[in-house]
Amino acid sequence: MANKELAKTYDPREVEDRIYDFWVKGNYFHAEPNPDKKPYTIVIPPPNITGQLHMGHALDNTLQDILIRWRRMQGYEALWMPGTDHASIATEAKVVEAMRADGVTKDDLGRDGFLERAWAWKEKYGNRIVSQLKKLGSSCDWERERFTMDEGCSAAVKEVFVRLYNEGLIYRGNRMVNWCPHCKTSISDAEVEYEEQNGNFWHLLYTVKETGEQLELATTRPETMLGDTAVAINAEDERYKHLHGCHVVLPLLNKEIPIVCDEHADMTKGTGVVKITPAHDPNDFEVGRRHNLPMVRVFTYDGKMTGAADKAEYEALVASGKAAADEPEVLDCGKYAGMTTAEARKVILDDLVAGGYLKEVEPLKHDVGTCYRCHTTIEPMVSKQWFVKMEPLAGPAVEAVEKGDITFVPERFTKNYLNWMKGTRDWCISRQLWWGHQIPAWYCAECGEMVVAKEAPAVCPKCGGAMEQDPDTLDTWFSSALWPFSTMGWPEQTPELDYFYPTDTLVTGYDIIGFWVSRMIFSGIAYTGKAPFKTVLIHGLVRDAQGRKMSKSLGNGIDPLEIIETYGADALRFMLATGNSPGNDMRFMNDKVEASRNFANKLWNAARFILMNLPEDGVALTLPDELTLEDKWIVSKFNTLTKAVTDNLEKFELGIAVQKLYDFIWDNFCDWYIELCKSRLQGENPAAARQVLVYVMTGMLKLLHPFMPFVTEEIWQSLPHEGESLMVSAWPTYDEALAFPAEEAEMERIMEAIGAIRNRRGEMNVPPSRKAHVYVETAFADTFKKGEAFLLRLASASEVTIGDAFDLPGAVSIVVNGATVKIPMDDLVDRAAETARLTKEKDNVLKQLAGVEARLANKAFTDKAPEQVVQTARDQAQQLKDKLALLEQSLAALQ
RNA sequence: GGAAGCAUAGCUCAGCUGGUAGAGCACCUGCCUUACAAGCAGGGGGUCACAGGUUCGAGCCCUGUUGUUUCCACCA
Repeated sequence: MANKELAKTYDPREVEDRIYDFWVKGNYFHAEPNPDKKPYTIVIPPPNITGQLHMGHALDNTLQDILIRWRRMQGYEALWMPGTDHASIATEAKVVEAMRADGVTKDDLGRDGFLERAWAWKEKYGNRIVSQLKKLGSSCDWERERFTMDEGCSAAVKEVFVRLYNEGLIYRGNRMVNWCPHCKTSISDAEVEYEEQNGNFWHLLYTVKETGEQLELATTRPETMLGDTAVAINAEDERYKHLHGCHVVLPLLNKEIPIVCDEHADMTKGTGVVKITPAHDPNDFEVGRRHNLPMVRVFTYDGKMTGAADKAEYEALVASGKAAADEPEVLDCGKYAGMTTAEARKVILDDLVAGGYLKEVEPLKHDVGTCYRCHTTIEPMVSKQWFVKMEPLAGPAVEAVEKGDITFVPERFTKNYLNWMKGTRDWCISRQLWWGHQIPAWYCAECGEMVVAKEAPAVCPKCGGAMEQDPDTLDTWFSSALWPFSTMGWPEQTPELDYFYPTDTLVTGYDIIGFWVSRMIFSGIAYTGKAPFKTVLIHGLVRDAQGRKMSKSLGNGIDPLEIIETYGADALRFMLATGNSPGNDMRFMNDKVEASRNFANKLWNAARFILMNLPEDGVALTLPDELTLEDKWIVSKFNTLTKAVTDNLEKFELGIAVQKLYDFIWDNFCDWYIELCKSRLQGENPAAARQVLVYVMTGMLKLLHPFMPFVTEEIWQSLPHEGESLMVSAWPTYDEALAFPAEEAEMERIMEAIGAIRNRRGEMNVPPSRKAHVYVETAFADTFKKGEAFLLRLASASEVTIGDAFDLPGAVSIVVNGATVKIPMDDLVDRAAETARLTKEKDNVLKQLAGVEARLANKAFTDKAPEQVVQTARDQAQQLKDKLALLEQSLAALQ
């Protein structure tokens, strides 16, 4: 193939889309069950269709793409299953917001009309995020793209719901839930976020009917008092023993309610008396159940005080006989009816003051639960909802992680997971939303009979009446929980499910371990019998340069697409992978992206250099038969690198792997090997050097490809190569035959000498143009003979003479391990300065030597430390002594 | 209240199973040395938060302290 000219500077904008199309056309992302290969599977954490790609996605998907590309090159049948999430509550909120701009409400459109709009939204924004993932270079199998509400995923949802219902693990009932008055839906415990707010403790006085005394109790939510159905005291509390079996009169309503004894009342807190509002407080709900207290609901579902109409509705339900046994009563709040809870609080407080029932107001900072979507204060409410019974499901999910079927990386997140799983309460899965999977339960309008089934029943099986489907939808995480297998076709036993499931690695942030990871684990085990993945790779958050969370409200978000536009996707990916260790947050800084961009350019120019040195008729893609010292050095180094990088990837140490690649490519290959090659390339026999350059470059491109797919592919295509695409070429492996430790050491001896000469020249401010005769006194004459050309070229030598001893009074002496380099530069040498510098160096050596000798003199050290460590110390001591002797000679010569 | 992370060069961070500290950026000096100024060569700069302990040896392991971030729980 003809060599292509490369531009002087790498321009990602010219390359990336073209290369991506090339991959897609080549069908390289596609995976099929293949008995000849081992599978490697990642399912994408499906991005919500509400938004666009943010830095968190960029990190998450970069890590996944690195793993999938690496495994693909290793010869695995690598499937990266892509898709998007319908994100019920978030999307519904967005669609409603968009409708408001058009002056339309949900009620105007009705369910069908609304869903039409929602699906249109999905088309538009679902496609957008997919195109953004492509910009990043994600090698997803787009033929398999899924959506949590597509037919297959929906079938899986119904299957699970019906199965769990039949097993008694899904139930419906009036329970305490977190109610968002703004979203007008229940949300799960996991979806509540606590925020610190300034509030008050209001100390109220309730009069005891039997004794007339006043009981003091405190509340942060006085408006709930209308729903009080008891006050509780602790049975052991000496202060109130005489009140057992008595009653209090509820202020404002003048209603008599009992005093009950319950462990919930803590004698050590406040006055030890607690008002009990079973319909509006999770703890009180439990107290109510223990004491069979009536539940009185005083809030409507849109956050107002209940009134006559609400009460009538409740009474009608009771009259129809369809009310559940645990249906809460509804109070007509009279003068407070229709007020928002906040308004009612003020008026009720005024009335309590007027009645003399408010003893004290105590300011208080406390955490208030808010909705994770809209941050409206959550009202705990008794409401009829669907729940998943967690206890039987959690057990096996805990066990799977405890016995190591699933490992978390880093390991510390295991504890995080186990805490969540062990402490979890029943999962409220019904949402009063339209966008989502509608609950597959139908109710008879006539007799109230309920049918749970995958298909709608024609008529009521009991009375033949018409059936109506439950209007509610499922928590969006209910379908996400099934993602690893619903995307593979479950509940059908598809070849994909058989081959690719369980998946291998799940890559996600620590922020959704509870929401998502844990639910996938118990779901996978419960429905497929297998843990859904083997390893969970946890990453942290991408923060802004000041370390703050990127958020819309702060306006400090950085758009990955802009970064890609400016610096290229490779630079962004490289930056995200570098210096990022699992589980830790990282800061986004332009400096870092710039450094990554520069690295891509460095590689690009190394390739340009090779290309301009290749002959028209190409080059053999193998190593030459005869390798020179520097060839063996770079080949051996590369061989070691291959092993190191592979090992790091196996251990999910992507940041370390990429750092090693950077160092090798920049330092070893560009700064040294290319420079070492130049003489040969310009000499008479450049063929071998060309072959080694191409060989090592090709290997580097392969190792770097998972991290920087675009630039590596583009370069690879320009260089002589075999095969269609770098991305499907074979991952390099360590080769024992290419390990040359002796030559590595030899080469490094020469490099050390070159470095020392440069150092000395630099400190004496000698310009490179001023060449000097270099004399090398050494016992390693053979080595330095091989290095002559390098000294000439890289150490500004005009001539090199190697021997045992040179009498060169006044020459600059440079001492390295195994050699003394002497440079007669009399006119340039400041003797005093030179003496000072040599003395300083001598002191330094003496100090080091003292340290090593102290260690060696320590019998405990020589006895107990491993032989290898002791030997290293001895060698070091010897080297230092040699060096010291040479330094002393040099100093003497200067006198 | 419970748990976890972080604290290393001026800044941002690496540092794998304990063997005597690294990178990028910034800074200083000298270079347009024919791949690359988005570059090359060289340099300065760190009691690894503090105090104990284990060990021949601690940035790394253990205990405590301080600062900081986060998660979970609770808050009548």
